[in-house]
Amino acid sequence: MDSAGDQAGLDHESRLEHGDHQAVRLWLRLLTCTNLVERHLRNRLRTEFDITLPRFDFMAQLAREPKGLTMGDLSQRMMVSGGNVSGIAVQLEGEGLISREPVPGNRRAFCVTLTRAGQKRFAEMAEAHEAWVAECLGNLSGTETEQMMSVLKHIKHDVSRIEP
Amino acid sequence: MDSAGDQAGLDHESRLEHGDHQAVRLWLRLLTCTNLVERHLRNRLRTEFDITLPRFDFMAQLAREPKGLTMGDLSQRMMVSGGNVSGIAVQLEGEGLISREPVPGNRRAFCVTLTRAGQKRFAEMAEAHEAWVAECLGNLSGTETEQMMSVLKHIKHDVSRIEP
DNA sequence: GAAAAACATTTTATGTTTAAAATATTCAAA
DNA sequence: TTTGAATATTTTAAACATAAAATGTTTTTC
Repeated sequence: MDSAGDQAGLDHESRLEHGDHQAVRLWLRLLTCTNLVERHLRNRLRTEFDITLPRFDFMAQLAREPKGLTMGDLSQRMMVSGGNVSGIAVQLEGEGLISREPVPGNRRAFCVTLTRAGQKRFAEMAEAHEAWVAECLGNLSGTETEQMMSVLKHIKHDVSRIEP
Repeated sequence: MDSAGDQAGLDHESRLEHGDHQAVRLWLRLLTCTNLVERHLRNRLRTEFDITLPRFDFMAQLAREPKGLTMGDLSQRMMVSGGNVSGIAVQLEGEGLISREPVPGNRRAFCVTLTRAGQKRFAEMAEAHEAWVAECLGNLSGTETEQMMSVLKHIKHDVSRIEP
C-alpha cells in the first residue's frame, strides 16, 4: 500500500500533522467533558452537602480502606500534592470526620481513618454522589461504556510510559 | 422480555445499582486519565516554556481569533470566572504578550489580542504542545479516536441537559 | 429623558493547588 | 555510632479559582 491508501490523499508529513491535529481535538473535547462533569458534581456537593470535591474525595479514599491510610497514601491516591492533603486533613479532623493516630512502629507517619461520624456522613453523600454520576454517565449504552473504558485504559497506558 | 434477559440475572433494583456503580467506575477512570494528561502537559509547559496551563490556554483562545476577543468571550471559552481572566490578562499584558484596546462603539469592553511578540511566542509553544498531546493521545487507532469522540459528545449532551 | 435593568469588567475576600523548602524521623553504611 | 540518604509530613510562597460586591457603561422602559 502506498499513497493510494492515504486518507484524503495526504502525504506522510501532512498526514502526521493531521493526526496530531486530531489528537489535539480529542484532547480538548476530553478536557471540556471532564471539566463539565467535575463542575457539576462540585456544585452539587457544595449546595446539597456544603462540602468541597477534594474533601469528598479524601473521605472516599478512606471509606475504601477501613484500616486507614497514611498522608502519603492519600496524596498518591488522590493524585494531589502532599501539602494539599495536609490542609484538608486539618479541616476534616477539626470537624471530627477523620482521626489521625500515630503508627506504632513509625513516628513519622500518621494513620488516618474515618471516625464513626465520618462514616455516617460519607455514606449519605456517597449515595447521592453515585446518583449524580449516573445522571451524567449512566445514559450510555453498554457498548459505549465498554469502548470508553477500553480506550481510557489505552491512553493511561500510553501516558504512563512517557515519564514513569 | 423479562428477567430472562437481565444481565447476570439481576432484578430491576440491583441492575440499577450495578449500572450506577459502572457509571462511577467510568467516571473515576475518566477523571484519572484526564488529570494524568493535564498534569503531564502542565509540567512540560512549565519546564520547557516557564508558562502555566491557564496562561497558555488564554493565548490559545486568542491565537484562534486574530480579530481579538473581549474579556467576557475569554471567560466563556476558557470556562472560568471573569475575575480569573482579569488577573491573567494583567500578567500577560505586563509581559507584553497581549494588548487590550478599547472597542470603538463600546466603552465597557476591551478587545484583547496577541501582540506580535505574543504570536511568535505562542507559535513556538503550540507546536511543542501539539506534539506532547500526540504523545499522549496519538497512539490510538482511528476507530478508537472516533469512538472516543462520539461517546464524549454523547456525555456532553447528557450533562448539558441536566441544568442549562 | 429619567429611572431601572442589563451588561462588561475589575476588585475583594476566601480558599485551593502546586512546587519547593523546612522539619523530623528512620534506615543504611562505613 | 555518626554520617548520609531516604522517607513522611508540614510550612511557605506564588498562581489560580470562585462568588459577590463595586464601578462604569449601555440599553430599555415608562
